[in-house]
Amino acid sequence: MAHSHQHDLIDLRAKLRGKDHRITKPREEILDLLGKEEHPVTAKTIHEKLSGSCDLVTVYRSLKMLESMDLVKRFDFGDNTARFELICPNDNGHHHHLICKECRTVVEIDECFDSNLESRIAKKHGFAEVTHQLEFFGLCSICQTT
Amino acid sequence: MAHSHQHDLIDLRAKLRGKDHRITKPREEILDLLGKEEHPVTAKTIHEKLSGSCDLVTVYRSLKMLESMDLVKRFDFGDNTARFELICPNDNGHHHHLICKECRTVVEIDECFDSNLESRIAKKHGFAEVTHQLEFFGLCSICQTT
DNA sequence: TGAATAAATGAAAAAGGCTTGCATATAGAT
DNA sequence: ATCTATATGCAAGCCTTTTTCATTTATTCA
Repeated sequence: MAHSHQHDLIDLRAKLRGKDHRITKPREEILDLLGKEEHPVTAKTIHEKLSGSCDLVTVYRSLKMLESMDLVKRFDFGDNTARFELICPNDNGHHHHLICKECRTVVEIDECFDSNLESRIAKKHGFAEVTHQLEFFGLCSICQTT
Repeated sequence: MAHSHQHDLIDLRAKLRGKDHRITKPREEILDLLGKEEHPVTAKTIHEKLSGSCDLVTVYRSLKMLESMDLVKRFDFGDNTARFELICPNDNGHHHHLICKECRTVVEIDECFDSNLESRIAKKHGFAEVTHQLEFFGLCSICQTT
């Protein structure tokens, strides 16, 4: 689902204010682009889609910064390449993916396990601020037949 | 929990037989070492612990091969470095970890969510052979106070 | 036991993702 | 408009992982 650039910018300005962080063209463009993506994208993909409007290094730096501000979330699809997604206010950035091992098709999953599991695990081992990373892998309907 | 080297070797020979795959010293050593590890280890760590008894490239190649034979499982703890663990017949290689974001301490987790969730997701999107990767991240009791 | 041969290894090099250092450019404050 | 701290571009580098190719080794079979 696409997001409103307007809304993001308001969010961004609000969040950056007083943090000695600036709203720059690359950051706006990256947020704008992420708002249009349906699935997590790599830094390289972002750079390509921005067609050299800024350096790849700036993409990495911006993503790291946006991640630290909780505007963007990092995902790992098991191919040694980080993917990033705009945090959507609806699900608070918490959702998972189903990825085809063969063709790498990605499906968004809104379901998750009962949160009791997480708190039980946290308590049992004395951990705090426990979160999780969960991704599903399988063969999509097309790749099953091939 | 440590595993029996003997058992692994029997397993290995059985699995490799007829696949045009050979039992070599590096592969034996790597399996042996993995059998003694409590947590997933990186290729680099394996290479260091084998103290140059074989090349790092061979470690990577062996791990990839052992993974493809379902003797070893790959994990991702979110630091751009793959970690490997011997698949234990008990849990069929299926278990998760709780990792401290601060000190990187690892705790093995035997609990998991109800398998219905997975089959429901598979069915809903027409996927087959669905598995999942699940890791928990948080602050361990020591790092909470620091 | 001793070739034959297919697969595995080592060494060097390279690929790929990501980070760092430093000079320059720019956002935001005054 | 100016000033200052922050961000950017570029080059270089780091780290993990892969590739290439010549050499070595495990297994087969005579």
